[in-house]
Amino acid sequence: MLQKPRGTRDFLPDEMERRRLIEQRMREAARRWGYREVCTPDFEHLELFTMKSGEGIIQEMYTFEDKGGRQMTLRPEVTAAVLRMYVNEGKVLPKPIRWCYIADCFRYERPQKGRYRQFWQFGVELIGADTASADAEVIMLARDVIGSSGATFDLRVGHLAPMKHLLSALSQEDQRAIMACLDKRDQGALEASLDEKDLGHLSEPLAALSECQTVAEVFEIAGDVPERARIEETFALLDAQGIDYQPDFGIARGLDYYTGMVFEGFARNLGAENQIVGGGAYRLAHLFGGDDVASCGFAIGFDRVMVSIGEFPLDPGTVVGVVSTPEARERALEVARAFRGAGVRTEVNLMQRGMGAQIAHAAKTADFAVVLGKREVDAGTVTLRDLHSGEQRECGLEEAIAEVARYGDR
RNA sequence: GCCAGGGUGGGGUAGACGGUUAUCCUAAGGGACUGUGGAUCCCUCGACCCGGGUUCGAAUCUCGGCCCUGGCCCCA
Repeated sequence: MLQKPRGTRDFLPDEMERRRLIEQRMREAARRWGYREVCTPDFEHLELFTMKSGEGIIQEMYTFEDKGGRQMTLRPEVTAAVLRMYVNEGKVLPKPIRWCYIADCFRYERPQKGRYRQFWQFGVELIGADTASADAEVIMLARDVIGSSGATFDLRVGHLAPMKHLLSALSQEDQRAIMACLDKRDQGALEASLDEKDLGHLSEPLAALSECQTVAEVFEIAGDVPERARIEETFALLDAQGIDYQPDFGIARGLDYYTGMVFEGFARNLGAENQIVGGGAYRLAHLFGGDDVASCGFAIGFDRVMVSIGEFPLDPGTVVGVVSTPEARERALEVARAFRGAGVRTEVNLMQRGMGAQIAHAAKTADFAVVLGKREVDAGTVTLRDLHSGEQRECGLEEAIAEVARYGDR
């Protein structure tokens, strides 16, 4: 038997309906903030992602050579593509640009709980607004979007400047190594790395920075960094709106392109892979030949949100099953068309079943049976049977449709 | 790439000291029932993940692979 590729999933109708419902709620949440949906190609030039994240990620991607000999890859994330799109065709749009997307991404990694080789991300990019208000908007929007799904999570907000300030005397390479340890919260590796570079004196302030409970404490440790006003303003905006978050200046995100504010969100009921959102302020457009525009965004792990909220009941809507004798088959199609025209989900019999078997089947899958036989065809009527109560009556088609519609409004 | 535990009809399972035709539930299709219900009864369909080895004989023992679950690494 042929199996689906490792780390991929099939979605049956029930699950697909749940996913579409949650997607729609997320889109709607973003729309209310003015974020409009965009779509980029499923595959891109490999270069787009190596320019952003380095050559090392090639082994984690689904890369291939196309028939023209071009090095291509299935997208491992969406931000780079959206910024490429901005450079290609978004430059002249009025700023700020507010875009959102939901897209599947591909990474060649070992699957585990909440991690698949094909997975979906819902994200936003806010381009061209380099302000505390922009930082705060993106964080509040992330809350709104995830909240719309019903998932709960812990939000942590930080800023890279204080940490970078502490590490300012170090080379880029050393900074990167230290921040990698901080990102992993690996105290042992951090100490070893600092000792090795004869930077033991940084151990205590770096640890203290990660422990800060308030923004004020941050500057006692890191000093009066130039970004101080911006940071204070961002956090003040969040506080004023009553946003529930934890300051965390130990977030390093291990990323080269984040420039300022960074944030992460974690679900409590997932396994080892419990981060459901990550984002921050960054600059990428200049890498792709555009202006050095400030941007801010986030990406939500849609599949993790779905795992986190679990199964929930669906409303299938009212279903009508049309039951007919062979001589009423054509009338059955007319009647079904009329119900569908009124917006009702209507299924006709396709099997060679007797009336009893048809009704038995309808009783399992529908709310109403519309029974059509010689009698109804001759009289120009339908028999409408309520499959929940067992009551039935013969009436005109329009009357039957009206009753079914009323049931849907109950 | 690494570690642990798994893999028996569509779903859930029994069988494991190697030995008849692999158990049961459920779902699905048909019939009893050619104008009316989910019940009942009957019938049908349908599985030992793949490949090598040991053996007279393997679902069972063994080796390798694939896949699943969780964890490590990684996480743009």
